[in-house]
Amino acid sequence: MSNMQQAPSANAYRDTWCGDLDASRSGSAARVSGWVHRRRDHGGLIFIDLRDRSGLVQLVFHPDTSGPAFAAAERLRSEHVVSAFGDVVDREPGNVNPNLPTGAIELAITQMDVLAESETPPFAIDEDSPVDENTRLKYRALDLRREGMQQTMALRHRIVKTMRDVLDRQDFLEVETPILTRSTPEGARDFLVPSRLQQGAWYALPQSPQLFKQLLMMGGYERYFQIARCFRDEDLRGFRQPEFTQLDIEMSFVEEEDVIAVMEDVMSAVFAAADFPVPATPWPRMSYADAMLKYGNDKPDTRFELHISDVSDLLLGSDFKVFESVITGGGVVRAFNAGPREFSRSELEGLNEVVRIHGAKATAPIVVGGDAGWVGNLAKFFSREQIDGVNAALAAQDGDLLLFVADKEPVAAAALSALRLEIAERFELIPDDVHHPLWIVDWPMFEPTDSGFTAIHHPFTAPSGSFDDVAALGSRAYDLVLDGTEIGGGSIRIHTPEVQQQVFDVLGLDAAEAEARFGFLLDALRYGAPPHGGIAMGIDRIVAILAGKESIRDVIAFPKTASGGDPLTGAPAPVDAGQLRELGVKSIAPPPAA
RNA sequence: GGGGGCGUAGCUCAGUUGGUUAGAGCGCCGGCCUGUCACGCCGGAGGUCGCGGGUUCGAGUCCCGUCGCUCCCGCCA
Repeated sequence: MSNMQQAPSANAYRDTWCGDLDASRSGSAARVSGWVHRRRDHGGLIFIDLRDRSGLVQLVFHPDTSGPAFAAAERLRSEHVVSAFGDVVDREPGNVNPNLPTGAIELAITQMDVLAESETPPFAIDEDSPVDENTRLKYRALDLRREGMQQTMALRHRIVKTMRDVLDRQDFLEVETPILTRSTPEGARDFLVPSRLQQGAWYALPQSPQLFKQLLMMGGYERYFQIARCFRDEDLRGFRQPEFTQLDIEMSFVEEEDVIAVMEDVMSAVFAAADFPVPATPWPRMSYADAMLKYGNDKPDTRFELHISDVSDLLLGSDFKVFESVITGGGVVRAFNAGPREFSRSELEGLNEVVRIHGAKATAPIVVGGDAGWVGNLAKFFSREQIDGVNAALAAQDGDLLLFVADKEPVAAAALSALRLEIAERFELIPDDVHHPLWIVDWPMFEPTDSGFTAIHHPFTAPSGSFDDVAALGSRAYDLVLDGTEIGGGSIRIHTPEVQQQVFDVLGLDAAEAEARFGFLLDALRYGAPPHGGIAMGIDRIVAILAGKESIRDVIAFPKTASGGDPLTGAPAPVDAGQLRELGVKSIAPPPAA
């Protein structure tokens, strides 16, 4: 009945959880401890809702039977901590509270100890009133008392425990890897820690245990996992914190299918642990190219349709100069069918704002229908064949709104991706009671940059295909997407030094440089590395999605704000000059104002 | 680094075109109350309108700056 699986062992403070009391206990005595949730003082009769992690129970204080506890109860206030003893009694039928799990009984108190008093809390410990997040973080100990937070943290515990249990049953070993490690300045910015014993040298906090888990494979551990804290010194978002937790996995003598199968086992158990229906396995897969074309991004939300189509070829040779110049200039025209939507002029202008954020100039809205096939003044620029062709490609019916973006391919994709989400949110097309896992596969290995190439996943991902055409090289990577959020990513890794050096070469890392930076990995590769691969899952994101939270701050007990600060402790904060001296570190920035 | 939103009582918010003494609900404090369960009734206290500067006879309101929170772009191998 309560949140607890078993009764507490009786001691001086309690012999039962508040939430465990019910009619089966009536006639017996009970001792409970907890916080004063609410006080209802009727003068001659006082009710206290007492709260512990299991729930609430009503204490009743009667002037004739409660003794000195009655006077003490008059002085109780919200969040005082008490231990109370009394008789479990059935409530009169008219006094039963059907909204409270313990509402059939109450505890008639005969003795009470006030263990601690509370100042008036800055906000109510209930779910009824929203409270500014900064205030919640500043008084996190109070915020964590709220039922919703306790449920979320309990869900997080169940999810992590489920992950451990499933992997344990499949012979995975949990191994810890260093938090103080070496900076490998590719990818995200590192958090750095100065060394006192070797002044001028620095540790870095790990962005992930990537290289260590590969070394564990080379160490013969076969199947490794870790609930790993990772650190990235980049700007924050609702789903990004500077420190976050991954389920990190690596396996030897495996291919893509093996890792994916293990992860579907783990995540299926996670869905079940969170009381959601388990999506039937195997889970759908989509190529990176398909995702970018049909959804405009690499993490499609497939809970709703609105597929994007490339209509460049269909519209080539029209009199509409905007489209024509984009197509002949190497760009694309893409569109999706938003369905029968009515938009005012200002609402359509709002859609332009959405695409401008992503660098597109505008979206061209076209309504299907009329003699020409399209309503409005754009129709005259296109042939009947072009209009019919596009209508067919987009499965357009009379009255449907088609949204077009013409631009360079990455811009058009990003703009339409944002438009698609905007339409879905505005017209509430996203079902919130289903979860859609989706594997993204067939990734490219490299991405061209101004000065060469960069690895799309990381430089230890195994390539697929030939190095003869580096730009076209694929990688053996896979991402897991849930409801439009990337929740995990992994790959089969490089397990020979030759291939590893080939990749380093493409990235512009010559042998000497590679040796200096990743010598420890190359060494291990030279002494017999098994084919291996793995995956890392974002636990904060998984919990947030399954808990229905907009931000991972709501599923982390002590998170940071968007500027990387912690309103609770005041971190980050200046340190003593003496501490800096010991470290051989000189600050060039003035300390922040207090 | 860039763009948007927000900042008024402990909490959540209102505050008109710049105009008298800045309001509400909840909470808090005091009083009354023996069946409430978001108890009720009566009374009361509580404000650096984030901070600094400016415009003005007059600023919560307009302008500039700044700080904090937040969403987004960039960034996040």
